[in-house]
Parts: sequence; C-alpha cells; structure tokens
Amino acid sequence: MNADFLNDLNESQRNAVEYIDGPSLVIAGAGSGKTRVLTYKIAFLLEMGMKPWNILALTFTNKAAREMKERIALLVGPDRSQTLWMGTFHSLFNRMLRQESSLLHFTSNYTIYQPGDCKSLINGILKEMGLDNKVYKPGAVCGKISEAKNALILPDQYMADLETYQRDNRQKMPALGQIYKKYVARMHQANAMDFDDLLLYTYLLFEHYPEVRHKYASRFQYILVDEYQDTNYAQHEILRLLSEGNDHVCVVGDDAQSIYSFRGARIDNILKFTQQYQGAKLFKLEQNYRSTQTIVGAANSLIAFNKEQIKKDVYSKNEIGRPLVLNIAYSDVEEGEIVCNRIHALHAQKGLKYQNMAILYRTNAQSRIFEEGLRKRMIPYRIYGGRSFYDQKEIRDVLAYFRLVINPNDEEALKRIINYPTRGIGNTTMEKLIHAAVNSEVGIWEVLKDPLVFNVTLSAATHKKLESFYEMIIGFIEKREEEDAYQIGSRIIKESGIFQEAYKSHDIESQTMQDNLSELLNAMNTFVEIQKESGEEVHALLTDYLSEVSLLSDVDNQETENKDMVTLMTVHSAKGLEFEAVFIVGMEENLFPNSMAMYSQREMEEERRLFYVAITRAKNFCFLSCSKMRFHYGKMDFCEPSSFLKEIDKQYLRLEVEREEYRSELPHESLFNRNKLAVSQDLHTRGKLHAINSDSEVVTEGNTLDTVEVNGQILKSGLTVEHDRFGVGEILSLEGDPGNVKATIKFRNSGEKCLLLKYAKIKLI
DNA sequence: ACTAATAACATTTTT
DNA sequence: TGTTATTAGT
Repeated sequence: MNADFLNDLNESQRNAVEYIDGPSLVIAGAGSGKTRVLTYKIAFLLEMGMKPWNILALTFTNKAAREMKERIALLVGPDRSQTLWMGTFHSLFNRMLRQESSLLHFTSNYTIYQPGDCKSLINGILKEMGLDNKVYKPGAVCGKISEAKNALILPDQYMADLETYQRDNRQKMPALGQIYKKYVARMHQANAMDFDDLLLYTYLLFEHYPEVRHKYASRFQYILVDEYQDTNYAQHEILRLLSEGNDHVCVVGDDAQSIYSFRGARIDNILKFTQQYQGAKLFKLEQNYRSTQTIVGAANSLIAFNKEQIKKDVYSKNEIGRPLVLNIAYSDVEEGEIVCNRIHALHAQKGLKYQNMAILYRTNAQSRIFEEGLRKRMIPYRIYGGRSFYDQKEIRDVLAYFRLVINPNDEEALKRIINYPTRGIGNTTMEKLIHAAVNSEVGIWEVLKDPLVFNVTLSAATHKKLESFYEMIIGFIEKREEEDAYQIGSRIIKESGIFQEAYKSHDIESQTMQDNLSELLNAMNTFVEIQKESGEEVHALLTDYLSEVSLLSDVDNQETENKDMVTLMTVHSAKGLEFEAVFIVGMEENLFPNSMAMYSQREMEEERRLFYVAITRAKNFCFLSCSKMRFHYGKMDFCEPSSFLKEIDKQYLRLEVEREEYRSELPHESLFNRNKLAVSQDLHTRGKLHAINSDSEVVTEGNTLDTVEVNGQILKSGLTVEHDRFGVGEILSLEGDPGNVKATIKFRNSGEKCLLLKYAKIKLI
C-alpha cells in the first residue's frame, strides 16, 4: 500500500481519514480542510483495496464533485478516480432512476420539470378545480408540495393528517391535499419528475423493492456525504436505507454553515447523527487554514449568538490580519461606487487579482448596481445565479421542443411551443384539447394524435394545423436515436421555424436571440465532442444532453478556465468557495437579515449562519457595507444597518467614513449609540479621507481645480447643474486630476454630494 | 387569433 | 423597477 500522502494531513484530519471501520461524523469548521479530508479519505479507501465503483460520494454541487475527482486523480491516478460514483444526490439518483424507472411506472426518458413547469402545472390544476389562483398562489402551493415530498409524505397520507388539514384550513387553502394528489397524478401522466421526486422516488424504490435496495446497498460498500448539514429528511432516509447493515458511512459538515432549511434541510440530521448511528465516531476539525485570526475571531463572535450548535473552537494560526471594514453609503448606487473603487484600488495598488475578489449579496436583485459600477470602470466580472443562460425565453422555448421530442407526454413543453412560433393554434383550440384530454383521462398528445376520436370539434383549417404540428414532432422523434444531440438540435431549430423567427428582423432583440441560439448550439456541439472523446462509440443523444442540462446549477456552469474576473454571487452560492478579499454588501436590517426571517428565531439563526458563511469565505480582507437608502420596486426605501453588525466583537471591526461631509450628515448617534454598534476608533479624531484610507483606498489628492471640461461642458464653482437622481444644485468645489475630477455639489433637495464627474450624469443649466 | 396597451405584482436563498 | 397577466381593439 502506498499511502504516503497521509503525511500531508494534520493529526485530526488524519484521524478522520484513517477511521474506516464504522460510521463517523466529521465536524469541519470553516476553512478547516473538509474537502481535503474527503478526498484523502477516498484515496485512502482506494489504497486499502476498495474498488472505485464500491464507493458512493455525495456532494452538494456537481462542480464540487468534479473538483474532488480531479484532486483524487492526483493522489491515485485518473483511472480509478474516473469510475467513482461521485456527484449530487440529484444527479446520481437520477442516473439510477433512469435504469429502474419501469418499476415506478415511468419510462427511462422522463422529463425533469423545472420549478416554472411545476407552477404552470399547478395553475392548470387550479383552473380545472375551479380554485382561485390568488388564494392558492402557485408558488406557495409548489412550496407546500415540495415540503411534503422532502418529508416523504405522500398525498393520501397528507390528506389523512388532521393537523396538516387544520393548518391548511387556517391558511385558507383546505384543498391542498387534493391539489397535491392531482399534481402527482398529472406528473405521472406527463412522465415527468420534479427535483423533489428524484429523491422521493429513490426512497420509494428502495423501500418497496428490497431487491433493488440490496443491489445498490451491496454495491456501495462505503458512502461519504459532504455538506451533511444541508441534507433533508428524504436524503437522510435514502442514506439510512443504503447503509443499513454495514454502516460504513462518513458524513462531513458544519452545523454553523447550515443555510438551506428553506429547502427542507434538517439541521437535526447532523446534530443527531451520533444518536442515529450507534457507535459513530466524532471527529472535529477546528484549525482554520483559510483566514486570518481576525476574520476567524469576528466570525466566531457572531455565531456565538446562535443557541443550537455543536460545541467547537475554531481557531487560526495565520497572521492576525486587518480588521473587517464597514462602510456606510448614502445610497445603493454609492455603495456600488465605494465597493468598485476599492476593488480597483486593491487591484491597482496591492496587485490583488480580480479573480481573488468577490462581491456577495443576500438577494440576486442586488447584483445590478455592482455590475454597472464594474462596467463603468472596465473591471471584468462574472455573475452567477439570477437569470442564467438556460432561463432565457428563447432557450427555454428550444429546450421545450427538445423535451417534447424526447417525451411527447411532457405537457408543459407542449403547451409552451404548440403555438410558438405562431402557427394559428390559439387559446380556444388549446382549451378544447385540454378539456378532451382531462375528460378522457389521457394526455394532450393522445388527443392531438387523432382529435376526432375524442370528439373535439374543430374547423378543417385548425385540424390541418394540428396535424402538421403533430407530423413535425413525429418527424423529429424518428431522428432522435439516429442523430446526435447537435445534429437534431440544429434540425429542430431550423425546421420548427425558430431560426426564421430569430432572423426575420434586425433589432437588438432578435440579435440577442440569434446569439443565444448559436450559443446553445455551440454548447450542444461541445457536449457531443466531449462525449465522443470519452471513448464510447455510443452517440451523444439529445436525451443525454437534456438530462445533463436540467440538473446543472449556476456554479456548475462556471467555465473552468481561470479568467481574471471579479465574482458576483449570492452568499448561498458562495458556500464552499474562498477569496482573498470578500465584499459583503447590503448589510441592512430587512435585507440581511432578510425581512422574511425577522419574526422567527429559527430563521434568524439561519440568517446569522448565512452571514457567518459569508465572512468565512474571506482569506485576508473582509469588507462590509450598507446603505442609508435603497431602491425597492421602484421606490426609495430608507434602511438601517443590519443588527448583525453589532454582534461582531468590536475589536475586529473598523468603521470607515467614505466622505468627509458624512460626518455631520450621518446619524452616528443613532447608528452607534442607540444601536450600541461598536466603533473601534473615535471618528472625530481622524484626519482627512485620504489620510485614513491610505492603505487600501484610492488615494485622491486634493488638488483644487478652478475650471474643468467634461463632455464639452465647462464647469466651475458657483455654477448651477442638474443631476438625474439628486436634482438641481450648485457646484461648491472641484478637485482631483483632469479626467478624474470630483465635484462637491450642494443640491437644493438632496443635500451636499461629492460626485465623480467621470460617472455622474450632470447637465449644466 | 393576434397585437398592443394597461394593470397588477413581485424579490429571499436553490438542487 | 421590470416582468407578466389581463383586456380591448383589430
């Protein structure tokens, strides 16, 4: 055996790696080398003679799996690492379900419904049942169903439960059980599964078919689970069914980083692991190798406010490092300016690469302002989440064609495209078809095949249109096993008329549509190429492509090339990542912590853990910021600093005042006395802006200028100007270098502001 | 059946 | 603010 690599580990890591005789729980503090333990443990198992296909390793994202495989390959070679069963619960059990689908009365080419499809299906069911979709909000209904599925509660059981019924009744939604039941039936008829079904049906398969369970339980002799704190009840039960009897299970996680309870994650899974797995060994990794002592200290002081947690003492032996810095901006736009300026400064003055910096926010909607700020400065950035490529209209339309071709029972796909591009099949016709389908308890596709059989009354013209649509799809279906994904993909785009639709006009809209279409085809082409390279003479079929695409997450989608770009993402998607410098923005009450969490202790603790995750992403620099006001649905809202800020031990936090005039303008009293937010230095004893910030701030020398020319306008002190947001005001002074001029302007209604003329839209009047 | 115009509504986080 | 659902007009 060659396991010299174990010498790379510290003692507690090594202990966790070497224990393979029974169940174990590894509590891994932030930055303590969790991934290292997992990869080394798998390598160790392989060196001990275990076969790669006997190991099941479950990760939180596909990207995490990919990276872990690469690291294992370095330890034991690519051959063995390649054949490991490693991936997310969803993707691995999806693979398995496609093999075993007939037992569950699905075919192997079932569609995976996206949340949008689920909502639309719910909408249809509501209409059918004559329920008001203002009372039964489709999103909320989906949430309830998802919750039930994650707790492994089936419709009949749901309806039989009195407590559940009473709760639903109180929420004015007594029919939820009925809707759930119908939903399951319709999903089945459509040969479709949603995300939760991938877990639920896996559980049911193992529960009802002992021989299937045994097959997989004996194949997987050792099971490892990463990010165990974010698993839900269904995942917990799947794990139990697969490991019962041998208990060779190792789960790794950190209860302080549990941030997915809204998705059904049960923190109890990790808190009670040692009770559920008798004789389980507990290992704790407490040394943080990632961050400075200050960052670890700040994070510890924050998380101490949470009640329920496993006791641990995370520490760092790295440098003490610099304090966290808090900036308070006047507006959301200014917060963007401050952050982007500092990113620029860190890059220009400290030589920090853009790829080592990240802006983390609570909600996707916050990204736009930072995007604009970075664009103006020509700073390259990459944004994750929000509306991704696959969420765009034309892409979803094309994917709907693909889905229908793979699975003609996919009704959401059918409804989406039967009249796109427009071919004269309108609402009335669709209503008729749906009505006939529901009445005869068959799918719409069946009705479409021969409407007359189902007594649908149609004009001859409409009949003709339906027929030619049907024939077109049949034509594609005939080719789907014959051509590879790229070939049939381009065929569908052309023959369906989508291509024509995109090229019929020359405005910007159709330009982006054209770009998106060719990008999609490109992606399909590379998919086919990669499949070909991996050896098999098997075609990369459209069905393979679809299956892959439906389970991709935004983080998975990231290009592997290391481009030098600033990362923008939600705190949630930053889990597991690390950066030299992290900017945590929007630190305001009702935003972070989010207003939805305000009235529940449990959710507040989750928000706090989320903030903990955000802070611990930083290796060296952590910048916090908030704004006094912010645009919200087109209205300006006033904000207060987050209550979490005052939970950070004051010795680790420094308040930085961006602009001199804020000294008088900011309600320091209310901020720092009434809220008892600690400030490490006395604001009033500090010098001018550039003196305070000289170590990490853009240093703007205060050369006073008399006149400046900007965009052909000659500006000087005393002149009156107009600004988009702030209104009319008088220039008080101008300073800076030509081309980078700051103007102090006293606005009539918005007070005194200091603006960079390079960016501010100012009109002389 | 399609288009344009207006009203309503929404943002928490994601496999 | 930006998107989506509904409505009225062609």
